[in-house]
Amino acid sequence: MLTKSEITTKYIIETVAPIFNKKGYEATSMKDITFATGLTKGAIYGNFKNKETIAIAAFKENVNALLKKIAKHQNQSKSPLEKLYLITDFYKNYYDYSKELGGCPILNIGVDAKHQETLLLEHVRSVINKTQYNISKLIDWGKETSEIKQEVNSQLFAKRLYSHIQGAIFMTYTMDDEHYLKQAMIEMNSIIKNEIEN
Amino acid sequence: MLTKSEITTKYIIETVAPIFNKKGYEATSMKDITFATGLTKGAIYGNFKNKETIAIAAFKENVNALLKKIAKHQNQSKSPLEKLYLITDFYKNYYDYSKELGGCPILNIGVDAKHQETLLLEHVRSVINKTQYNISKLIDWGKETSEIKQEVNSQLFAKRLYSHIQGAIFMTYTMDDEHYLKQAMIEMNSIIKNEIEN
DNA sequence: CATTTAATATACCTATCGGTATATTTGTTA
DNA sequence: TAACAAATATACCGATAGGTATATTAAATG
Repeated sequence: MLTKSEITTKYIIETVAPIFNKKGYEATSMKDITFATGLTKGAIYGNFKNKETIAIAAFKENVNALLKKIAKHQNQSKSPLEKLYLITDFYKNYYDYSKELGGCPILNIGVDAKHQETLLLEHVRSVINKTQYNISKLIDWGKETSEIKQEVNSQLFAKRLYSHIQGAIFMTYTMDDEHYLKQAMIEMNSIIKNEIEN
Repeated sequence: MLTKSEITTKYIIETVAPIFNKKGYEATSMKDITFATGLTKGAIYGNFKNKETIAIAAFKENVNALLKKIAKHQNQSKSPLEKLYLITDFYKNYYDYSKELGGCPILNIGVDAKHQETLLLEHVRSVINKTQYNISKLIDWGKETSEIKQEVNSQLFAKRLYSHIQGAIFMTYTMDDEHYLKQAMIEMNSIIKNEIEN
């Protein structure tokens, strides 16, 4: 059972997660946080050490929600190759989904944290590394099942896929034009089909 | 001849351009500006209406410097196809160059301005549109000289190229790893060679 | 050199920043 | 229900935010 403070902590994180994601660390004020939650500073600082820890918790919240959603989407198939296609399939509709989060947390917090001294950047890097690792393991698995060519460099391909996706996300967001995301995923599908599929 | 105030204005813009680019609009304070320039608020507000106009001028400064550098790099050849290759060639070394600017202004300000109400986002979009237009015109020109296949959709290709580049820039910056940028440009070169070159 | 104008500095405004000490309320247990 | 602990609210802190009115200095012009 959750204590009252644990419930409040959870509530605060879920409430402020999209705010930090949208506005960034500096631009999000304690006033934003108290206003959005309807709580006072006493309640906030009773549950968090400082603003930075709230920002980190908010980032983790957004990322976990995202990764869970992707994992669930991938469960539609048991084949590693199909799971790879399900990644591009997921990101086709990422613009709509990520609006709930206030945009892409990796992109937003990655850029925002780059020139600050918060611990946020380390968390962003960790998530990117983890995700790329998962993709590369998927490819390795596909090699074992002979769905994917043996000569494919799984780690290089993971980086390539991730870079494509993030570029398309940036363009779609900044230009408010889904074409970039849709088109990039079509392109990635044909790359998978032509370059790595057995 | 430049008036004293024009010289000061220019000096302020050049000095604060990398600061706004690094820290973003909200996180850059008037204190940062007065400290970096060694001027007082009187001098700053004597030359600019408010903080937003400084930020816009700073963004334009960074973008103009960037576009000039690319244009100069492209002058190495008179062929449209070669000029296209010179774009990818330029971005191969973009990480080092853009450190002078404090990062990529398109990426940084694009993400930063997305959820604010400043006019900055409109300026970012305008620059992206302009750049993509220039690339598409280059491809159209290549069709005329028969260096590029007639069936290539120049506007779609421009968007595709730009999206690739920005994705690689984001990844290289966030992960502090030039591999993404280098590899993406190698990939784009082979796409140009295999898909659009005549 | 005197006067006017342009440019910059100084001093100050109110509002808000992140953060904290303490008072008050709420919940739990004997 | 009395006593205690957990959780939240209130009131305040010094520092700084963006911005402005005015004083001062520098430059230009007669």
